[in-house]
Amino acid sequence: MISLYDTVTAEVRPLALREPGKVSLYACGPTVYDHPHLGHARSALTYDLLRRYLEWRGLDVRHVANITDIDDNIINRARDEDRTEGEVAVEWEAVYVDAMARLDVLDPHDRPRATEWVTEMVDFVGRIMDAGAAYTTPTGVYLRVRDVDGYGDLVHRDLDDLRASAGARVEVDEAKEDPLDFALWKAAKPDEPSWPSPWGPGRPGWHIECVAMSLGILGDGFDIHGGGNDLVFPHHTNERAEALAVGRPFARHWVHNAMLNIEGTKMSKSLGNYRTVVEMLDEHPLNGRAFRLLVLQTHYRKTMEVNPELMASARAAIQRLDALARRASAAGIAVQTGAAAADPRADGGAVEAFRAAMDDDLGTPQALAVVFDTLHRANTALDRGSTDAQALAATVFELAGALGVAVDAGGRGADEDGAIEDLVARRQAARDARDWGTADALRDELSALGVVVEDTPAGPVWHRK
RNA sequence: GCGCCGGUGCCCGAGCGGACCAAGGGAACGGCCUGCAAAGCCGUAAAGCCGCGGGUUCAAAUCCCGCCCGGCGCUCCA
Repeated sequence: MISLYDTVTAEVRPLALREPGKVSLYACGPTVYDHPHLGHARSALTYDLLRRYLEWRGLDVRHVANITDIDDNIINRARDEDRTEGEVAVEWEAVYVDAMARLDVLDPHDRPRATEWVTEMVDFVGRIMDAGAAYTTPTGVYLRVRDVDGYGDLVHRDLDDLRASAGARVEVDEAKEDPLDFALWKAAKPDEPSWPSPWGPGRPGWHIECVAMSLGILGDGFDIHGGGNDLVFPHHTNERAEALAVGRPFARHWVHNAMLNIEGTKMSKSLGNYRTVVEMLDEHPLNGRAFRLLVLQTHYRKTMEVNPELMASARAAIQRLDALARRASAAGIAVQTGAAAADPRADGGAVEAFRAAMDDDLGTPQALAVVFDTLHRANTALDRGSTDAQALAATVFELAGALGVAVDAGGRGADEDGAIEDLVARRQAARDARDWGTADALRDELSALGVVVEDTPAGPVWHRK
C-alpha cells in the first residue's frame, strides 16, 4: 500500500485513488519567462519520481504538467525586450523542456498551455459568478472567499487568521469586499494582451488556468495535485477555492515539495541567488544524474542544500554505480536499467526493502540506502566470483532505474572511440610484453584524453572521466 | 506578529519509543588486491550520547513543556 503525506490532513495517509489502478497527477509547471533554476528542477524531479515509482508499482499514471504562458512576469519581460508575450513564452518553454529532458525527467502525458485554455477559464469564471460566489469591480472579477467553506484548510488557518496577516507584504485593493478576495479575471489594461469575456476584455486571474486544465483533462476529484510548498498559499489555496466555489471535487491528495536552499536561504528569482539548470548541467557531464541523486538523498518534504561540494560527492556516488555496471558487463552480466517490469533475477529482500521505503511517503533516502547496500553486496559477490553477483547487480540496476537514475556501463560509439580502443589495445600489448614503461605512457596519453582504463580479469575496460 | 517545517558524525542525510544498525552517500586514514594504478574488498577514525533545559516512561535521538537557532509562507515565487 502506497502512502503519501497530504497537505490538507497534514498526515501521511494511504493513497486513495478515484479509480483502482489508475492515478491522475497534476503537477504545477513553470511560468515561462526566464531560465529555470535548480528549484524548478527539484520540483520537476519530485513529481517525475512520484510518477516513475507509481508506474513501477504497476499503476497506470496520467501525468499532467502545465505551462503558464501568460502572466505579469511574461508581460514585463516582453515589454522590456520589445517583443510579444508569445515570443517570450515560446522561447523559455523550449529552454525548460530541453533542460528537463537533460535531467531525464519524463515528458508528462499532457503539457497544456494556459493561453490555449482561455475559453474554458472564462466559462469557469462564469459558473462561479452563477453560483453567486464572485462579484465584479472596475479591476476585474473577484472570488468572495467567505463563500467557500474550508478556504484555509490547505494552509491550516481560518479566515480571521488569514485576514490578520493579509497585507503583511503587499497592500490590499480597496475595491474588494474583503482583503482576502482574489481576482478570477483581470480587466484589460492598455498594451496588455487580453481576451474577450462577459465582463469585458481581460486576462486570467489567480491560476484559474490550473483549475480549468486539471479538471478539464483529469476530471473531477482527480487524485494528486503537486507543486512547491511556496505555492500552498495563496496559489493552491485559491485554485482549490475556485473549484469548491462551484461544488466540484478537486484534488483528493495534495503533495508539496520543499524548497532548495543555497547558503542557507531559499533559492529564488527575487533574491537573485539562483543557479540555472542549464548552467549546472553544462558544468559537468555527470551533473544531470548527480543532481537527481542529490534530490533523492533528501526527503522531498525537507529543505535541501546545494553547493559545489555536494554536487561533487553526488558525482562520486554516480561513479560507483557506473563502476559496478562496468564490472558487471565485463563479467558478462547484462546491464539493463529503467526496466519497467520487475526484473525476475532481482534479489527479493532488497526489492522488498526498497518498496517498503518508497511506499512510506516516498522514502527515497532509505530507498537509496538499499540500492547502495545492494551495490556493495554485488561487488563483494563479484570479487568472490559468486553466482549471486548476477542477481545483486540486476537488482541495483532495476532499483536505480525505478528512481530514474540511469547507469552507464561505459563509453562506446562516438567517433573518437576507435582511436581510444586502439590506445587501449596497444597498452594491453605492452603489458603482455611486460613493458611497463610503454604501458604507463599510453595510460597517461589516455588520461590526457579524459579516459580512465581499468584492468579486470576479463581484460581492460575504459570509461570517460 | 501569526502559521508550518527543521536543528543527528568532518560534510550531506536516514531513524520518530525498545535488539549493539545511530542507515546510506561523500571525504579522511590503514591494509588487501594490482607490475604500478584504477575499480573493488577488509578495517579504522571515541557521534561523551542525536540544539539547550525540564518532564513522561521499565525504556527517548524518537512523546510532552519551555527556550535558543535556522528555513519557508502570509497575493501571482517550484
